[in-house]
Amino acid sequence: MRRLVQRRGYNGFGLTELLADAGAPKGVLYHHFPGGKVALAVEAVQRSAESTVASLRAVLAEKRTVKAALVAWLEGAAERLEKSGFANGCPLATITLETAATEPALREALDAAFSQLRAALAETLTSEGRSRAQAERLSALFISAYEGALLQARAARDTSIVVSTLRALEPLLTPDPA
Amino acid sequence: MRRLVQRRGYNGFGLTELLADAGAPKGVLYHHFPGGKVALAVEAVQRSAESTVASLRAVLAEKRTVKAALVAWLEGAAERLEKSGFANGCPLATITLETAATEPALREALDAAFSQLRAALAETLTSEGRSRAQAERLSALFISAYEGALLQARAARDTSIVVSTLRALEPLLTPDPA
DNA sequence: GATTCTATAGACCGGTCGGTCCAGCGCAAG
DNA sequence: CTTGCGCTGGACCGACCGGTCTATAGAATC
Repeated sequence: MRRLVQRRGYNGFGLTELLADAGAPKGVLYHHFPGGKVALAVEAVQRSAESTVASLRAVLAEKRTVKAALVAWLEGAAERLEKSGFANGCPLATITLETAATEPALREALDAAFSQLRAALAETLTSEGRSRAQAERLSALFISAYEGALLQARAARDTSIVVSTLRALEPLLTPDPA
Repeated sequence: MRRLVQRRGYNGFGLTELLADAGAPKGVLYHHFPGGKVALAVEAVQRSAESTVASLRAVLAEKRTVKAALVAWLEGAAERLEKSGFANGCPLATITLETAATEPALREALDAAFSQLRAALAETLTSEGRSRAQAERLSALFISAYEGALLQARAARDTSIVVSTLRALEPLLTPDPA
């Protein structure tokens, strides 16, 4: 599921293909997910959000500074993208753009996902001494830059745009300035 | 075409619906676009890129500082998004995430589109006294932030994330600092 | 062992997909 | 007026879409 969405988007694959991959027949899916494809995607979004938040928290805990952590996190994402031949993008971003206007349940799950991501980052930023307002603004910027940079990298089949984005962002990530 | 992609993505609508909207039969489409849906989308991407670059250039020419121009540009995009009920997003971003891995011709057109956008911005940034390298980095960041912020705004059905992103970005947009 | 119920398997549904093809309309050349 | 042809209109194609439904396998209860 995750891989299919990453590569081709929510509307880019069919349930038949998904189930064939998983070796499961349709009856199973509609037994566990009476809501069909949308319900399945909601679950996938929640799982994806959890693992993304977890990986962000992990790198924030591992690195000494927020700046080092965020650089490592975004560079890691770019590296994984490149290693997949620029096929495996962020599933949250893709589903958002495809379905935000047509599937309210999915849109809400995506909103929650991005909120969690921003909140996790903002939390650490405040612990580094920033005001809550500043931490929230910077989190918004960083997550925006993260998604936008990876998006452009996919179009270009080149991660240098991610590196450029990160270099421009670095002055804001050092703890002492405004 | 543009509106359909903005709302539902490349895979979210069918040619039958598109042609019904336009009041044209299929024969016409395949006469003018033998490449089918992909060729049609390539053309749409090029048009969209042109008009986006033009709107960026216009606001850069109109405002006294780059900072004022970029704030106005992104806030304008957020306002249009909100006015459409958060339905009309950036078509370039959506098509990129859906098709970058599967449609090389489309991916190249999208790469060109983002490159033009970054180049137009970088050009003005150098004319404001920045080095070429700095201008390119800041362009990369701004376009990334632009796409990422609008994406999150669609998920949230709320433009405040765009405002936050912009506030965090402002220190980098004033001409004098590093 | 008989009964009950949940979970699985997959055939099947109408609808829509992107794409093809041909009949014929209408204009331009002679 | 006739001919030729570029363009248009839309029926039609096989494939696949998301979703439904029935038969039954298998575990749990008594």
